[in-house]
Amino acid sequence: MSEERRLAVLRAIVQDYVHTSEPVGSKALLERHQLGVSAATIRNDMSALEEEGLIAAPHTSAGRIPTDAGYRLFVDRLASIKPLSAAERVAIARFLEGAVDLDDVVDRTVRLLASLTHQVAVMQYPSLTRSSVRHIELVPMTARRLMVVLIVNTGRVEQRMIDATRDMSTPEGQRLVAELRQRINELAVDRRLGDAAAELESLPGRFEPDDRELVRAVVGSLDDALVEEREERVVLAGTANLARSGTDFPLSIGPVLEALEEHVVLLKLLGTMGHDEEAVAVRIGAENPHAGLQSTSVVSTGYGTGRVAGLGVLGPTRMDYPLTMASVRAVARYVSDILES
Amino acid sequence: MSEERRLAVLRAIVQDYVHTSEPVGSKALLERHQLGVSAATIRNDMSALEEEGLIAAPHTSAGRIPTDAGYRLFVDRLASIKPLSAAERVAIARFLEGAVDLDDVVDRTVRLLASLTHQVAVMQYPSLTRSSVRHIELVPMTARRLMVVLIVNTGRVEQRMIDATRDMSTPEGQRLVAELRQRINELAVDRRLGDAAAELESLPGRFEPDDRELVRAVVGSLDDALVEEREERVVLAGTANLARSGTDFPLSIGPVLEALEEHVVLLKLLGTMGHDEEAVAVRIGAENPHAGLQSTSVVSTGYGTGRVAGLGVLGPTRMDYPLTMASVRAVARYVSDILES
DNA sequence: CTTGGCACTCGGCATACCTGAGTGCCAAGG
DNA sequence: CCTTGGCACTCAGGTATGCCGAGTGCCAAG
Repeated sequence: MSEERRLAVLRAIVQDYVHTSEPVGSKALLERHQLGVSAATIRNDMSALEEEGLIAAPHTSAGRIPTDAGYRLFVDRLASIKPLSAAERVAIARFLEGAVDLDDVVDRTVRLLASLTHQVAVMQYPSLTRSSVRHIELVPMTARRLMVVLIVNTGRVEQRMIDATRDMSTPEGQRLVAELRQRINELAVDRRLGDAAAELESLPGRFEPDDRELVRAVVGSLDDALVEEREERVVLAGTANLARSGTDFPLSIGPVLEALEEHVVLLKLLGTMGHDEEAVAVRIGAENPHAGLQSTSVVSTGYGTGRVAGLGVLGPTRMDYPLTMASVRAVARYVSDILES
Repeated sequence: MSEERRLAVLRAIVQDYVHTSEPVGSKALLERHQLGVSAATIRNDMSALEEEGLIAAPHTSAGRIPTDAGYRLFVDRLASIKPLSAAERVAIARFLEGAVDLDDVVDRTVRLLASLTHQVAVMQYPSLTRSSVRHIELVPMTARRLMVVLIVNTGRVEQRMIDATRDMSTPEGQRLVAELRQRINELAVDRRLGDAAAELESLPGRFEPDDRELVRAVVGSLDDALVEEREERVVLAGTANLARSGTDFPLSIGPVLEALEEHVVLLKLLGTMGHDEEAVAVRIGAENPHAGLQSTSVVSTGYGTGRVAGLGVLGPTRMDYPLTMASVRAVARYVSDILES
């Protein structure tokens, strides 16, 4: 009973099951794969695999389906990421190059990934831990309302509205705003988001007591925006694909949809996948921390400079891992290219 | 066979069916409602209602369920929008007031509406047809890349990156950018989006031939942003609620999810609901233009100044219309208040 | 270790049957 | 003319039953 053949059997089971979504029996394997042994032998191997917890039978007289551990082993040792065809790659590049701004890049990316994999695509906005302040603009909206706009070097923009304690339509008011704008930019531009917040701390002290309240309000809202900006956002597409893969979810897709709506959950998910290297990370079924996602798998990778932001795909554990991994990797590469250009 | 009683029967059927989600028969009506007549009489009335196409029987020996037309009549003539309780209204106000910026207002609103109605909430970003340019900022990112930022008086911000044909790190380059910034703002600030775009047309001609290409690029991207900004965006929440109301969708929730993902569809939907007045508009089942939404109803209303943007709820035709309408109306009012303050 | 043979299991399908909710209709009563 | 009780009829859905076949496990021989 060679170890090698047993793994070949596991591979065959995974492939068949992914393909047909029905438990696969020894006979079916015999027909669809050239294993060179008889059904009885395969049965023995399957017994052993079941013993090891890699496959399981839904009930006595049925074929076997892979367990989470089975998929895990498949992904780690048996699957090769099949590269996409040239045509597919061209199509990806074409589609992503049409984007007009960052939002559009993100939007197109998730849609693309969803349609490539027929699953739910998830993408974090480019991470900003190492991003810096590009410019800060103060725009008086009315005499007593001021908009603070923070522009980050990655192209993201955050805005806040504040109620001013001073009338800014007067000449002194305008002068104050102008000075504040200049000072703020001197202190913050080109600094990392966290550092900028620290620098701004001292600012109110350098203004006349009468002006300090306004300055404090502005600095406060900037602080807020800087923090918000560090909290990443997430975008998704392809939720309809969940409905398509109907029977794949034991109970209902409800919990999954719920989890998807909690962007915090998704951020945490992507954040803990650990894709520091260039590799594609996979989390299978119960490996997943979130309760609602126990019967789903996540395939993700980092992208962008330093790969600090993540992007990936979420679907039933019964998914075509090689294909999904290839798609995720390819899309991540193209997006990285585009963002860095 | 009084017309009046027949409508009372219809009302009772709708209420019961919404409540139990099971076809309702004459006997059940007799028990749960004080109609003052016997089952046989109710049966006669139900016959008549079926004749009129207001209710239908899923099969011979089952009770009746309302048809789209039945719901329509119910909504138009039989339902009174029951106002929310004081406690509910306080909760709504509290929750919405915690918002820090426009994005947050929108986000909170949809979530709130989804959880109030247990359905899918949809909200258009405040419409900008009558909004105007507040400020335009040009930010050099590198020597040859310039970011154009458009700030609209509603608080929305749109940004575009352009590749400059001239080096902007030189003194002349900086001067050019500064002049361009000033000129653009002179022309565009306080104008409506459409008008601003028109004004900017003439700008390239007023610069030196050498500078025109850059000016044209900037104006072009602004044009783009102005148009984009007029195209509204849409945000939704509560898709998981679709899964909960399982049997309510004849086939699957797939098509519905698909439609929800096509934001263009949703915009069109909200756009064609015609909520000019302060009323709540309802579209029931097949009244709906989009194929994937034939078994859903949409309850929406306008909000904000002039009620040009819409917000609403989407769910199975079997929904609690009075409650939903009340929630939509109440939330719209609070959001309007907040946005106008 | 492999293989063919064989007994065994059990989910799923088809069939049959029964029950009860619900209807439609009718004839009698107000 | 409307209302009402009575009654026959229909039919979806649940339960009981039996059969079939895919699939397994085990064993003895190669």
